[in-house]
Amino acid sequence: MKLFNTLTRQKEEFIPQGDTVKMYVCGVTPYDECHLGHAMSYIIFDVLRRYLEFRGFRVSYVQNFTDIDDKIIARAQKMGISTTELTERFINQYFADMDALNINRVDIYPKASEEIPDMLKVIQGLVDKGYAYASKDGVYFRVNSDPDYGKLSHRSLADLIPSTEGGSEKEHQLDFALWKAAKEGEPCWGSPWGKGRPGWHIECSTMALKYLGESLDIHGGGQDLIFPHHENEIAQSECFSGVVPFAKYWLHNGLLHWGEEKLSKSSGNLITIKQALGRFSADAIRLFVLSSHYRSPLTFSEQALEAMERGVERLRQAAWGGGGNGVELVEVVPFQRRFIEAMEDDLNTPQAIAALFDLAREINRARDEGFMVDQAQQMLLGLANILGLRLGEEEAHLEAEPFIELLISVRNELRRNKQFQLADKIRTALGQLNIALEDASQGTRWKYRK
RNA sequence: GGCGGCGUAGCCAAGAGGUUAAGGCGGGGGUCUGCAAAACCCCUAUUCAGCGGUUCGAAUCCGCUCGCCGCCUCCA
Repeated sequence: MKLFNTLTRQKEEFIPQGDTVKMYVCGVTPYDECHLGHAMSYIIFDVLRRYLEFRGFRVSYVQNFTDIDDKIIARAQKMGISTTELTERFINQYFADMDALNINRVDIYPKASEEIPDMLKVIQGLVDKGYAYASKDGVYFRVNSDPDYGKLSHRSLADLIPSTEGGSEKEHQLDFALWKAAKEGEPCWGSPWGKGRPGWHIECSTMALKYLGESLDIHGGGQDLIFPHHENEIAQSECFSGVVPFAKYWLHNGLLHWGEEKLSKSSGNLITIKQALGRFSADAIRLFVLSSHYRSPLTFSEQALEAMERGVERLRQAAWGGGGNGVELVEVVPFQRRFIEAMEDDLNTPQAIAALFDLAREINRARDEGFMVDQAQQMLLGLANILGLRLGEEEAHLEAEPFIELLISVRNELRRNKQFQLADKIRTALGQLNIALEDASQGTRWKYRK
């Protein structure tokens, strides 16, 4: 398959370096709830992982938690709780969100706070080799010592000179902290350079090296991480290990926008995953994310999500319910081929989805004509599953289910007696309670709608 | 200032030199049905921001113009 590599700015044939695809995606800083932008990124990399596994690759997938950081310290102080209490809470919420979105768990979720000794080893190594130096307020990476610095973001140090002055303790303005000296009242760890805590970038380098080795196959994240985070990760990792490349393929997803307004945590226009799941199904959210190419920006809108919900409903309709007794008519292979070809081309999920919709139409058509559709439905479910779409009939088993069934049977009795007014009244009333009835030739179906 | 991206139907969104410009949502018409819903069928871009150029041939390549956006600072 072909993947667009940020490092080379072109699509490249994906060839893993060993038997197992080593994949690392930057995780969250758990100081608040995750929003739909996070969902977008993790859905995309979940689909990549699912697709690689579908193609027969073994994948070892690591994702970190940055559970020690300025924002965490500030938030915990504000809330009057410990940083661990805070991060545990949001890590739990993170897992709940991911599970609800049908994002498969990755293999290892290291936490920065539990990897300090390994980080110190990396920092020490960089200092020993002259790539880093201790200063008054911590240890810094010396960007001038790395001739490759800027290769991911395609910038030279000259391009990058910031307009504002700052960081007087640094040799170069772009030198970045590997270790930050502790301030009063902050969580800290002992180190050869005094009490302190790790800088942001060092954790990813350390964890990737530790859990996946010196050269990853895939390193992913949002486009906002290209500079400085990933650039700095490369610098640290390659200077420390001497192994190039630190990651063979760098993949970055486009960012989620919010209509006219820019995504901003301060303006409060974020929609959390939890809120979104209260209004839309996980399938609709996934379809929304995957309906545009992963490298393009995507703009959130209620309208778009509602459209996706209807689309998903059509796929579900096709995937379930028996066909006729005739032979199996739908030729599934061409649809599968189209799906795979699309995915092979830098994960072209919009085209893959188009194949799914076309297959759904074929299933419905064949079924209308009385043909058997079991295999086609299996194919639809199987391909949808690569995108993480469950297409399940609404899982929510309602307490009221027996009563709904009862009302339906009463109503059908009324219909048989041509008491349509009363029958319609039941249907309308149930509709107001979000229970939709559909009278088909095989019987009456009902669905719960959010 | 530096680097990069985008502009395709009412809306969302693929396509990146050559068969009818995917697919979804919406809209219009029809079939089925007691009605409704669902489903299916037909229609809904002679044209891809604009203007030039390259080419036998361009939405796709090149140049310019207009409009929008991201990154260079914390961020998936």
